Amino acid sequence: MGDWKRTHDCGSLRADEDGKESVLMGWVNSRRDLGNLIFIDLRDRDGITQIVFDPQVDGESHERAHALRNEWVIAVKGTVSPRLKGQENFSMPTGSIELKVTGLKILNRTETPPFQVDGAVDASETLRLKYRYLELRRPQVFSVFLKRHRISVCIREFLNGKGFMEVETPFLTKSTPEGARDYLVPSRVNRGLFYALPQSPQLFKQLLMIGGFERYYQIVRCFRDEDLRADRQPEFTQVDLEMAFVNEDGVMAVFEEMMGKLFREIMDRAIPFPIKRMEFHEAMDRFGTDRPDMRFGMELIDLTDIAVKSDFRVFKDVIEDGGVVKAITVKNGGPAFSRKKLDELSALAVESGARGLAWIKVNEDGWQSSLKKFFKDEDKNGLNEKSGAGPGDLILIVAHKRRVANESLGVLRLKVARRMELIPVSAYEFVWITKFPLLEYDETEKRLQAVHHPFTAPVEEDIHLLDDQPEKVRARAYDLVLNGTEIGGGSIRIHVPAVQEKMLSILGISPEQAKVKFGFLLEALKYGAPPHGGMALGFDRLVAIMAGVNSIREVIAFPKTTSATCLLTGAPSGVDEAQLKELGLRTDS
RNA sequence: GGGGACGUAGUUCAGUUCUGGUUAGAACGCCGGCCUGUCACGCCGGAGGUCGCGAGUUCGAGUCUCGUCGUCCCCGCCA
Repeated sequence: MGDWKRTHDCGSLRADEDGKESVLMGWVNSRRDLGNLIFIDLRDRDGITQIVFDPQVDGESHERAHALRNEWVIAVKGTVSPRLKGQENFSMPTGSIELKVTGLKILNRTETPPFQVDGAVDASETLRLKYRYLELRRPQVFSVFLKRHRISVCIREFLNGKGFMEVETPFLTKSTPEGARDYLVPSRVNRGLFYALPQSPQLFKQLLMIGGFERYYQIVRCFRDEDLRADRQPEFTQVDLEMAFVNEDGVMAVFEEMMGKLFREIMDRAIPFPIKRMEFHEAMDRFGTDRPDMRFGMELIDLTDIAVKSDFRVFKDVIEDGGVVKAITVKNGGPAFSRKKLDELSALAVESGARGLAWIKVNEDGWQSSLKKFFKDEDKNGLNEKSGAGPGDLILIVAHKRRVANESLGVLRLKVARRMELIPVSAYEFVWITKFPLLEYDETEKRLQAVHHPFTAPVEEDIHLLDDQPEKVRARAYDLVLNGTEIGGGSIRIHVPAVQEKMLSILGISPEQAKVKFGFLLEALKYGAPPHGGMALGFDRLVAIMAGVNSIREVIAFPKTTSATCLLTGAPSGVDEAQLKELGLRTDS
């Protein structure tokens, strides 16, 4: 670079800077070598400026510019000039000017890149991840990370303004038995013992409340050793917060206001306030899921009272067993679903627990359906009416226990909506889901498990059910759902030691085990724990939705593959025998 | 742990099934030459292949079979 000093960014020059001396630095985005005239699109993170090498302006630079290639790093000195009339490029912000080069410094050359940074054909994700730094040069990719940054700044500003303070909590911490599989870190100083990387700072933030900090937050990495998905990475970022002396409304109000600010400032959109709330049971009944996508209708309809009047054995048996007959109505779905596509839906229903899928195509002249002969005409009309179905519509019906019928129709509802493109892509629909069950029975482990986590407080009026009907107890937990994605969740915590001990015993954790695993929390609760609660937001998921990308890999600078490897660094990798020995570890492979 | 899709020049793909058979093609990129207003510059020429890897069937395999590795999607799992 010598004594050259960059004076402008590549996206900033405009016609009113005519005649200015300027020094630009960046990467060669593309070149058009016409022989005597050489045009280079110079790119930095701010934008692209066309620079011109003209032998009549500077012969030496022009001569050397023939050698320039894509992705070389250069610095140019020159004069900002308006482009010739008719030669402006109105599709680029700097398209009315160009830089007439009077001096060129080549700062670095490059090997031929494995894929084109500015190319018509895109490379596979495998290659893009291996050379992630090249992909990060792409303006669209950079803009995602700029947006991520702005979102985190916005969140910090908001929480700081509300009296929250950021506190760091340990990464090398204690393994906890509940929840996801832990990433373990061996201790050299304490041979044979392990730290665990935190699945979330849950217990520490509760300790901070007991420590009297009252309002804590942290934008923090969390680690879970579970199988990956498009929206799951082994390490991911949460906006974690906790408040003392609040109830559900207190926590939810903070989050709603924060979401309002985020969408206003980053997306330039107003979101309706307050955000809708729906109890867990209502969500399951109406949408068949605890994270309903509210951008479209097609709600679940209960047809049990009509189905019971039919002669269809399957329906009657299910209803006698206490089950339900439920349906979704697909507007104009008749022509859209061929026999083959209906078979696919049926397979999907079976996969999600149903025993089968019944369907009715409502036509001008009546039903087209295998159920036709089982229903009286008046009941057919009644069913049509209750389903809101008219000619051309399709009714999909599942009969089963309430939970299974709901869940499989929930899956079908999404599938159908996607296939029929019923989901408005630029809509953002928030909903709170509240009062989740506190506990559920785990068939494989043959014991009760906490739905949220073992520190979630039960709804006061349900506490008396804890002993006899624990699965009926509702939790003071809430999830924030955006466009069918759970972007955050939290709860009011247990702050009374006796209740916490009771909870652990219901989970099948003996007092001795509890002392070993959670003793520090149980003890802390004894020393004046304030009522408290909080929430954690899946930051990567939120950014992905706000940036309009499909996978959280797109919003993480150096993400891992679905087999939890890093294609860039090659992690995880073997280590020296000496390192293992020092840690007292042996591997069996 | 289970199911599915994909793997062929540097890159993105075609060729692969029904039907194994001469020298594996295209586009973009790369290299060389020409070109004074380009912006997907244009024109001429050129190089570039362990058909993911391994075994099998066959006179002969990119193509068929089995195994294996990798990437992606889904189920389980993710308090």
